[in-house]
Amino acid sequence: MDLETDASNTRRRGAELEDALLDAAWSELTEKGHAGLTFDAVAERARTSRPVLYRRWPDKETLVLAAIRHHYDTEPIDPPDTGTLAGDLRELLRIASERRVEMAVMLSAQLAGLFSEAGMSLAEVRGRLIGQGTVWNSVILARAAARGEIDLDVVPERVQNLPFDLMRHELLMTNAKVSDEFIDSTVDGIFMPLVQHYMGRSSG
Amino acid sequence: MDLETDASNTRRRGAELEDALLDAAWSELTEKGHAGLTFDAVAERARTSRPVLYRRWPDKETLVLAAIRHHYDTEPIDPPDTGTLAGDLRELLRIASERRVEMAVMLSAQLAGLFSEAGMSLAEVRGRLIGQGTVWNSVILARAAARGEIDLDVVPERVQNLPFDLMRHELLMTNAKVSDEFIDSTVDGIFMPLVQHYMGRSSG
DNA sequence: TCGTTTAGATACACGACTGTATCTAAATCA
DNA sequence: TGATTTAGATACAGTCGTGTATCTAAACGA
Repeated sequence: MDLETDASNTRRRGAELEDALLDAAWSELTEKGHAGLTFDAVAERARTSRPVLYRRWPDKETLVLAAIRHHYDTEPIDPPDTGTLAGDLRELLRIASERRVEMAVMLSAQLAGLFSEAGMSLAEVRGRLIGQGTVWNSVILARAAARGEIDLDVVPERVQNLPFDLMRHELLMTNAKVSDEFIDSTVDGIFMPLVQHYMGRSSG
Repeated sequence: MDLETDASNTRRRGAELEDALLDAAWSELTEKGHAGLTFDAVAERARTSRPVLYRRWPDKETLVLAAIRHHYDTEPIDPPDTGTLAGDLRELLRIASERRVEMAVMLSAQLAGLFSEAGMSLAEVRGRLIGQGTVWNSVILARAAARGEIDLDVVPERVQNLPFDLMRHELLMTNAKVSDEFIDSTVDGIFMPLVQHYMGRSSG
């Protein structure tokens, strides 16, 4: 319905066109899901025709992967820096909540067999797409470690990832923005007590 | 390919036929996912024809919902009773891991818009289908409370559900059976420490 | 045993999407 | 400015699934 940006009537080419195509594909993905995405709809949304798409991506799978990659390149997430681990966590969880559609997109692609055909699990895809060494939560954890709030050698990795795992789970289950109570109880009621437990309760 | 049970050549009717149809639908769901399920394939798998299906379920949505419901009715889960909370938890997580396909089915249905069209989140559907008051984990928690291992008024609900939330998350992310290490670290490294924390460390 | 129900086979019209071919005209570059 | 590239429009054949109609014979009930 609402066509993408650029209402000019000049003919687009190269990178400009490709961006518009991938943006349109991403929008279709978030709105219709992987199963509901068609070359037809993407072309129409980008105000062009199917051949233009087929010249670049031979099938749905490559198009979807390109669209996901393009989205993450275009809209990077930068980790917050509030001064405390708990504060950073709360903020990061809030950001994740805002961008929850992305999770749904990945998941629907996963369940549609897109990744499993390539023998990849969602976790692996996530690692491939997002975590090129620099994952957001590792940034805020490293800062907290530098401040002496947490010892990353003592607190198990499972615990370090816990807030994000729980957030991801919540997003998948509720399909909606998470509440502040959820974020608070995750940080203050689950994560921090565990950190204290592993840090020997000395910092409390 | 492999047709369902009952290789007789008599013509099925009533409940017997309906069971076969829903079984076939469930199998298709687990193998092809919601998006990949067709009346055609279900009919063939049940060794019958499409009209037989259409006479009962007008569209894919009702068929899928009926198949899910039927599956849970036919294959109930009974909570383990090992004598300790940690033992029960480990066992229940193991069972959940075995039956992980069900989670994928629900999720793919969710993301295909089946439930969201009805305005329901996965959590609500899960509650509707599974938890008619008697949820498995509440059973083992209640037993543990009776033994004095845990005080359900003191340990927050979020924490009580934590092992299952984490298991569900793990299943969705990895698409595979979880490892024993995962189960152990969930129970011994996360859940039990939190229980101790909320129980005031008095039971340690 | 006869009548009613209904399973199962087959056929058909229809729609949505795919993937390619063909043509035009706009953008770009030498 | 003229040649080359390529966007965008259109058309078409082919596939797959839907939903319904029609017919037959099997199962069942009185």
